[in-house]
Amino acid sequence: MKHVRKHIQELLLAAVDRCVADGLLAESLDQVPIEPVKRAEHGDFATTVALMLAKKAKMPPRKLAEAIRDRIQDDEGWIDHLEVAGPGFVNIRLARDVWYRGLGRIREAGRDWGLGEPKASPKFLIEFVSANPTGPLHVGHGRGAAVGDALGRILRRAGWQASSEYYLNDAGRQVRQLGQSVWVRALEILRDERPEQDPKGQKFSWLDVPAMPEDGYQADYVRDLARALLNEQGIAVLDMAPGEDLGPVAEMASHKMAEAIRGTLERFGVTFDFWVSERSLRRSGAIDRALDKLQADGLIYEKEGARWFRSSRFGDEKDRVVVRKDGEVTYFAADIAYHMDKYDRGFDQLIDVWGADHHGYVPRVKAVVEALGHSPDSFEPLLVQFVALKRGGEKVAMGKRSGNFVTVDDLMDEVGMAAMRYFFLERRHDSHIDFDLEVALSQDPTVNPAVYVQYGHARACGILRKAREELGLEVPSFDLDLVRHLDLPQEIEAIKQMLELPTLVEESAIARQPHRIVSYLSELSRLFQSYYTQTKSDPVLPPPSQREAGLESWDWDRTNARLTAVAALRDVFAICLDLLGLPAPERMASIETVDLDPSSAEQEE
RNA sequence: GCGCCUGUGGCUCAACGGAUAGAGCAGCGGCCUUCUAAGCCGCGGGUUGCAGGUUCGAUUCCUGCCAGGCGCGCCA
Repeated sequence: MKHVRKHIQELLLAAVDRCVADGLLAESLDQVPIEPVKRAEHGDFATTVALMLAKKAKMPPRKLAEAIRDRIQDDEGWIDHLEVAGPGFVNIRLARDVWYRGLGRIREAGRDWGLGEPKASPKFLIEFVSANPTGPLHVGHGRGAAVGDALGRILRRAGWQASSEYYLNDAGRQVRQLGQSVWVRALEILRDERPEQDPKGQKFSWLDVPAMPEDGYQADYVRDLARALLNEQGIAVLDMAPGEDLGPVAEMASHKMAEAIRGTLERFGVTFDFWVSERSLRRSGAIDRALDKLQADGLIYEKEGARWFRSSRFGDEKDRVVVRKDGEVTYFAADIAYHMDKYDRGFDQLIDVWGADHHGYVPRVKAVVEALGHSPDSFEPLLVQFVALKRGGEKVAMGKRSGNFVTVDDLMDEVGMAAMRYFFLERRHDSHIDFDLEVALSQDPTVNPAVYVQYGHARACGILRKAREELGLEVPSFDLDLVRHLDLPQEIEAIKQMLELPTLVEESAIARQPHRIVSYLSELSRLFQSYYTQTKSDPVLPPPSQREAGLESWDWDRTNARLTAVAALRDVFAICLDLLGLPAPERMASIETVDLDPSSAEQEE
């Protein structure tokens, strides 16, 4: 059986062609637009094709709609009813069997439902997080991680090849700054812990311990890194001096931070296909080669002792320095080499997930892409807006300066990865979000939608488990006659929605919008939960009271039909949860009943 | 000053250029002899920031204002 949508589109296209043959239209279309209809009385699908073509045809839209309607040939009996409505819509109501057959396709596909046709190109490389290894990930990075990871999952399900990558900025000024900070802290620890002895005597005095630089890293993890340094080097740190000597310290510290970041991301359910190190990029000579190439094309010049890239030639507002006066290459120069390398490795569609504060950086990278001879459209920066934390209604103060910025690990400790990912993905990436800790912390599905959607999956599993364990019923293999017993409106609606999954996945992938999956999942969960509660007097499985009274009169066909539908729902829930990187629990852990009344807490004291 | 993003019920946000702009929270009122009430049903609530334009049709596209956020380094 063909895709429902595609089949309807083909019928409509044939009708449009007949209009052409009959001289009503000058030319046909590649594709006829159809969309699911919002209001039930309008049927299942509607096409606006008559509205679009009315002008060209020099006909009133409704007239043209009628002409198209009259030329639809539905030999296989898919369509139940056609009507022209409103300004010129052709509304289409499908025969019930279309949905029943559709359910068969879903069951047949199982966990593969929604997989798109494999697409050979373009090959995507999604770069995300890429936080400097100078400190732990904060909440903003968490959102980027959730978005980048989900986008990769969605693209892959839609049929594309998509790899994920973390670019490690483990070279440059900030990493040196980290090394410096760690070294200073290490000296302070030595001084504070054994002030009575000055181990190097005249060669070194505690008075020589330098002050922490103004823009140094002050937070607590620097102290941990300093301890690690002391464990490795002991008092040899006393012999080090700012400058080249601190290279190994910076390297050690950034390496340790990178490992910590990797650990955080793993906890968060995010693993990368590739980690690319800026340091190794520098050491490999890739930057020189990249600059040479641009130089050969006349796109690099010298001015005031520095070397500049002519990004203004490609729409940037000014040229940018790639080699500083002091001879060091800039971060931008490394990024040129890095993006060139991405193309060289065979990727032809680059998605970079950046914090919104990097938007000013976009034109110069676009310029690089163009200078390298690639389409500017092959580079897509995805700017992720900031996350504001709230507790109840109150904003939680964040800021690196105050030192109390919230890390991904902190937040995971408090609310768990599932809630974080859900709320990071719930909104479009370009909208600011308020993350309410109070909501995220709740285990109550009526309060916390992240729990609610997982509960939908758990509930479907619960029914199937109960059927198996208590009644010995397995999910029956698909049988068209059997599923015709599904006649409740919610049952038909659920099948319709499940049939939309492939379209949804593809649209979500093309639009780079994971939040559409969240909306869909949330809506389908609501439908299922509502169905579940509303059919309590007429449940899928015979209730205990019925079992005692005897099961001779029980409608087993109906039960089996519903088990088929529930199994399909379970799969669709699991697929969507997986696309978002959320766990799909088979049962919900029982909630701890916490007494939130403060007066009773006092009584316990 | 220039550039990017965002303005939609009390709050947080949806809506390939489509029909009467939808959800969730919060508020109010109901529903358990039951596969998890860890749930469901109903009600009220809107000049889609403002003004123009394009279109058969604009929350969506264009222009100008207003408001908020963020950028505008030989930092990364």
